Parts: sequence; C-alpha cells; structure tokens
Amino acid sequence: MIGNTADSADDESLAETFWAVASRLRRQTRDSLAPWDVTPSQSRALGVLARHGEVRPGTLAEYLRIAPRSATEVVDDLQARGLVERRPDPADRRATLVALTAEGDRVSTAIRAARRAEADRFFGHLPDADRAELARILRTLRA
Amino acid sequence: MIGNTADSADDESLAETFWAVASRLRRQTRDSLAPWDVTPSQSRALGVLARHGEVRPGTLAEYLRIAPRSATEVVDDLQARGLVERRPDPADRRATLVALTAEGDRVSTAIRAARRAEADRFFGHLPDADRAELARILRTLRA
DNA sequence: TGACATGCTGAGGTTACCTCAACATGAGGG
DNA sequence: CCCTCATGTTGAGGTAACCTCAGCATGTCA
Repeated sequence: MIGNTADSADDESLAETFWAVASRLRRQTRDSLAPWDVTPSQSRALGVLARHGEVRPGTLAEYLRIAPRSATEVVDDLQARGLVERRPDPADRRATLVALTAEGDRVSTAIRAARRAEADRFFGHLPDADRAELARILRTLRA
Repeated sequence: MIGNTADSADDESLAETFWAVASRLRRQTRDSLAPWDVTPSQSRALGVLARHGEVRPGTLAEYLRIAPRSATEVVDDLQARGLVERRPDPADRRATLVALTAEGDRVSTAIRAARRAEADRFFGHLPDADRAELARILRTLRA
C-alpha cells in the first residue's frame, strides 16, 4: 500500500497536500448527501436559495461563482426533483425567479444540519485553535 | 456583483471557504499549465513518474489515489502526447511499466518549476508562519 | 424606431473521475 | 498437469460539474 508511510509525502508541495485533503472532503461530502439523493452542487444551490430566497438563475450563478448556463442546469435538476420551482419575474418578463418548494425547504434544512455534522466530523478532529487558524488563512486565500 | 462584499461570507462554513479556495487554485493551476497543453491530472502523473521512475499503471493509481482504470486513461493521454511510453514488465507478463520519455522528462522538469512558481504566487502572499501552519494543519486532515 | 444590452437556455464539448466485466497471466493445491 | 483463484490491465459505458457559443425574447435608450 502507498501513502500510509511518511515516504515522499513530506516534501510534497502545499498544493498537493491541499488537493489530497480536497479529495477526501469531496468524497465524504458526497456520502453524507446520499440520503437525499442530491449532488454537492445541488446542495450548494439549495443553500443559496435558503439564505437568499427567490433569485434569478443568473444571480444564483454569481453566488455559486459559476457560469449562468451552469446555473440553469442545476436548477433543472432541482426542479426535476421537485425541490425548486421557476416562476416568471413580475419585474422583467425576460427573467425567471427560482424559489424553494415546501419540500425543497424541508430538504435544505435537513441538509444544512447534515452538513454541519459532516464538517464537525471532518474538521472536528482539529483543536479549536487550529480550526480558527485554518479558517483565517483560507479566508485570506479566498480573495 | 456578488462576492466582493463581506456580505454573508462571514458565517460561511469552513467547508465552503475551503471550496472557494480550491476553485481559485484549480483555475490558476489550469492556466499555469497551459503552455504545455497538459491537464492538472496529467501533470500530477508526470510528477509521480519523475519521482518514482517507471511504475505499473496500478501503482500509479495508488500514488494518485484514483481507481486503476482511471490511471489507464491518464497514461493513454500522456502516451498520445509522447510524454510517456508503455513497455512490458519483464517480471510479470500481465503487467506493463509506464516510464517518461526524454520529452516527458523535459516537460516534467519544466512543469515542476512552473508549479513551484505558481504555488509561490498563490501561497506566497501568506507570511511564512501561516504557510507552515497551513501545511501542518492540512497534513493532519489528509490522513 | 433602431441599435445594443440583458436574461435564459439549447446544443455540444471537456475533465476527471467511477463501476462492471472481459481477458491474460500467475501461483498454489491436489 | 490441470483447476481454481487472484492479479493486472483495459474496453464499454456512465456521472458530475463545469464550460462556450449561438439564438431567442425582452428591455432600454437615443
């Protein structure tokens, strides 16, 4: 087996370590979302809708930092699962508003709790001080 | 525009911040690799081959922490670009060995330098102490 | 009223993964 | 020696999460 030893890992670049962590977090997130049959990106969209209420697809794209066309796709999937609905924007007939359905609201709340539990499981092994440090450093890198 | 303000960012979970950073790093990495027309995953494979010499696809998969079938794919792409070659493993006729070509070696060296420069650009804004902290914390999360 | 901008989405592409099953070879027991 | 089981690789086919480009409807403004 490879990777259990300290082997070549110590001179790995920061970036490589970062990606290894990302990969682990991605898998765990996917698993923790399994009960609801939503993908990670769908769950992020649900989170935005829960926080901001009804928004246009384009606005959703900005929040998710993806292309508008990609937001359309996420909305399509969520709509197919009955978690969101599209309605015409009364202020602009070109536009559409996307809003959580009652079911979407329920699921999004449940997922929010699961995500918190999952984050605790993943980052919870860290001492509080380290978690705070990590959050601070990541925030400076996010810009 | 969204995301320029401190807005709702402050109560974002650690995980969300992490993904925002990941996204930024992914884009920058892709761009920095553009001159060689290799994808990030190909470049990771080149790195493994440069560090470990010729290996079997299955072993490469372990180093990259991906499924063996996926390693086959990466090797196919690198072979098509003339950066690696496959030769039969003299020790086991079921197996194949993957090794860098001369060109692959040249490119992998160049990429290694570019990656270092890119990492400096990305992580270099951090004070040394923060960079060390980040590396330490990420290593504990990688397990 | 024409010109240009904006909002959404169809069509089609890409990357980086995955699983499942086929196929060849290797290794051990009887 | 042959049978079985394990191992190494790969074909076939699938998925998530993006992307660009172009087209259509609508809005805005000179």
